[in-house]
Amino acid sequence: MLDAAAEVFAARGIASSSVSDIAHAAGLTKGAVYSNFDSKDDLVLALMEEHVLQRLHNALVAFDAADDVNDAVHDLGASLVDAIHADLGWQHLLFEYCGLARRDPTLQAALADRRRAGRAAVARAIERIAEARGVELPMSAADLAVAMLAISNGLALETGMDPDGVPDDLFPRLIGLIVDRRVP
Amino acid sequence: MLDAAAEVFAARGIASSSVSDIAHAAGLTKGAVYSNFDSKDDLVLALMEEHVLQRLHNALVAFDAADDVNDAVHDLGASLVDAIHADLGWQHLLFEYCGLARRDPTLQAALADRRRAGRAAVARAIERIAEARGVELPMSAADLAVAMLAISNGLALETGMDPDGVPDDLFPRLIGLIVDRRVP
DNA sequence: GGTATTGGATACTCATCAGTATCGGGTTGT
DNA sequence: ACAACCCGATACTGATGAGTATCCAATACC
Repeated sequence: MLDAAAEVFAARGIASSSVSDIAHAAGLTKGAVYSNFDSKDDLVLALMEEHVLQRLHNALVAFDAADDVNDAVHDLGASLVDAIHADLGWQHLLFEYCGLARRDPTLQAALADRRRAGRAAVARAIERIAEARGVELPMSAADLAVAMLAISNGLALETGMDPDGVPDDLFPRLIGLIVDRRVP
Repeated sequence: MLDAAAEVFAARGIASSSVSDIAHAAGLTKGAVYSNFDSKDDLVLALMEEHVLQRLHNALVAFDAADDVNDAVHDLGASLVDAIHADLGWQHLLFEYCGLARRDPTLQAALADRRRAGRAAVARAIERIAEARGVELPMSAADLAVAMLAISNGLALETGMDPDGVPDDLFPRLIGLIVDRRVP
């Protein structure tokens, strides 16, 4: 059900997907949706919650699983780039959700909380890498986490506007320039 | 009329603003809108076109007006940061528009064209700065332009999700790290 | 001064969609 | 085996909003 919702939302956007559409995509009807969720908003909330948790979990597991730290860095970069391209639909869902939250203080607060948690997780990962590698960071890990998320989202946005204008390797190159302070 | 539309759209979003709302914000009625525009989509298109041109124009004029190149760099950074904060509503309008374009090939193509033009303008500005200052760029001016736009948009997005999590000076610091290759 | 044109108002139509009320069939528990 | 219950289907309601048809008034033109 949530899977079907994710697909439909990604394809048509949250606002212009009807509850019936989602239900039929799952092979069911509206009644089924309303017997599982209080409202459309509730469905959207549940979906975002699930997807965000899943994503964070995947990223952190993949990160911890890598034996070598350089591998971890490489994998992290690669997985982010993959995410930008493969999961562009989801990324745009997040953008729309962000727009919705702007007009709803409750959503806004909830989103801010989750975002802070996500950023903190990324920041910890960065700190771990830096420590293991003995790299001196050019700014606080927290700010660097914000920067990395902002850059990946910003590139996804640019890719959405003009898919051919954004080179695949721009993200890792930028990260390299920011983090690696040696003169080229 | 377009001013009123911009305000309403920025406040409530494109999708959830009715044509009547916009008309009343301009002190008129729906009839007035439909005698000036073919459809709601047409109105939106006209608005975005106007706003984008205005913005690009302002940026380039401000840039050319600066006598000193360092001032230009400083001003450019400052104006971008200002834009992120003051004009956040407009920024989010762009995000929503980008989402709409994703489902409409015609819009998508038009947006891609305009975006390419905007990026090219930024790239030329960067080249001019670099040349005047004798700075060696760490990547092509075109890629750097994409990166700058992506970072400013990405930070605007993060600011929208959690206004307190994004330091004001993060943008210039990032640009500094990317462009300035001296060891600190 | 009289007629055509245009910008805007009013009052509709029509479609869509969130949400509700109610019914049935299958499952669970006793 | 029977009762309570729950999940999902069907068939509504009510509201909203894009777009249209028509009318009115002011301005422009002859």
